[in-house]
Amino acid sequence: MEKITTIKGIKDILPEDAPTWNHIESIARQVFGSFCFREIRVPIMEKTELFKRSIGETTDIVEKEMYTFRDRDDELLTLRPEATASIIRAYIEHNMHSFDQITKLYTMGPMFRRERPQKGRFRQFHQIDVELFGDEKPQSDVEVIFMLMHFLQSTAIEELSLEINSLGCKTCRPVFSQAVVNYLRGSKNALCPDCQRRMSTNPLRIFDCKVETCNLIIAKAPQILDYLCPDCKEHFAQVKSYLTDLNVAYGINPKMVRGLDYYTRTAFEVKSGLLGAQNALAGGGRYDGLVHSLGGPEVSGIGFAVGIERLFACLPNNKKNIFPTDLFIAALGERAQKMAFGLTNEMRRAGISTEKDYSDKSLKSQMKRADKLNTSFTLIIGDKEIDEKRVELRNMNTKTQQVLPMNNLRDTIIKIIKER
RNA sequence: GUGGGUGUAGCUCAAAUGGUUAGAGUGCCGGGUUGUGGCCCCGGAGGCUGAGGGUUCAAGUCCCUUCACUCACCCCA
Repeated sequence: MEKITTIKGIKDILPEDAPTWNHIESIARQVFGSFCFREIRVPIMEKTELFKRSIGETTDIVEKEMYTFRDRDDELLTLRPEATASIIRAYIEHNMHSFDQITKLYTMGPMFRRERPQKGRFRQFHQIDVELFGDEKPQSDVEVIFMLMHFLQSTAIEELSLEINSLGCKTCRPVFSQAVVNYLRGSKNALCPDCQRRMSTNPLRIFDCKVETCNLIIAKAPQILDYLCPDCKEHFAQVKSYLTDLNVAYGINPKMVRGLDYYTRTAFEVKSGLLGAQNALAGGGRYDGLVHSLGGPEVSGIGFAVGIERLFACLPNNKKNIFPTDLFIAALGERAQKMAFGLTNEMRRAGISTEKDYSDKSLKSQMKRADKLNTSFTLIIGDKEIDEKRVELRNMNTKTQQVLPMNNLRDTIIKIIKER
């Protein structure tokens, strides 16, 4: 029979890794909670229209990376490629702005993009996503960035670098964009084919092209930071100032342009040298017109997403987790098996993690298995012990054994294990 | 969608110029101890060499096709 495998670019999270995932997620909940963000759980499927309107019709994500299908009633549905759109939809749908001017939300879960997989990039991947609505002050940019850095540091990852930029707003960005196109027009033929195409689709993308000749040309191009309008310039200056006040180290990357259409003003990325080509493990920015354009009130927003797989890859010792087991019950003989089966399940009901072997193997085999399961104690029950109304409890770490009376055995063992 | 790399045991990898029955380590199972784990020793199971075709007396090895994985481009977390 041919084996059925996972879909390309989609991976299992194995038992040895699941505890680390849980750990990352619980740190996120704890950190975000202390910044007064609240968890929301949104569906992984939405109407296709939502993503088209938020992310942008002409972005790569919408044009060629979405998992879209026609439902039985002909409605077009899409597996979410990111979470921001869903959160905004929920924010609008449930009129959250009417409860408080400021709404702070986070969510986490799988996202889907049909890309060619590579290191740090998958077709199903997981993000932790944070959004803050209703405040356009630079402090909210900094609150979100500070929280992100604090979260990442709390997971003990190292070699982080924060880069920030300002992308301007709807008044100053088009001016800049046009200036870049004007500058490049003369040397268009010297650009790589990709960049020639970008000149009409997304000229700002040329800034992070990796082809050397493009780099030389773009190096002397106008810089967004010189084109910011007075308001954007002031906003960016304050963001930098507050970051410095909070001792958040950052670099300014005037060439950082983010791929989703909706970003305005502050954009930021956290990179790690441990990741390979896909070196951004978190990214985000401000999106001041987006909520309104999705049918909501005129509120600004800012948020970020952390790639959990990428964060996981940066963790210092992501060694395999071996679960400890409290108790293994080794039984020898028919009467002992029967009694051990009952006792095993009684121990489990008392919250003691307990395992036993149902096949009638040698004591040596059962001990080996107990060892492999990283057991603290092994209880040995044979028919002999039943006759003598006493059992032996072995401490696997100290290699010492004690004899326990059969009556009230359950409570005796619980007491010993809890006192350990 | 485009390019490069790699496919041999559960896992990590060997097998000179094509040449007999494809090996090792590790893991797994069992034994050494008739009822005691890790260390040590011994034994065992486990492979259509990714798949299909071709060249040859002979293919894991050479050629073609295809698939999978992987890295990179594009793009993004």
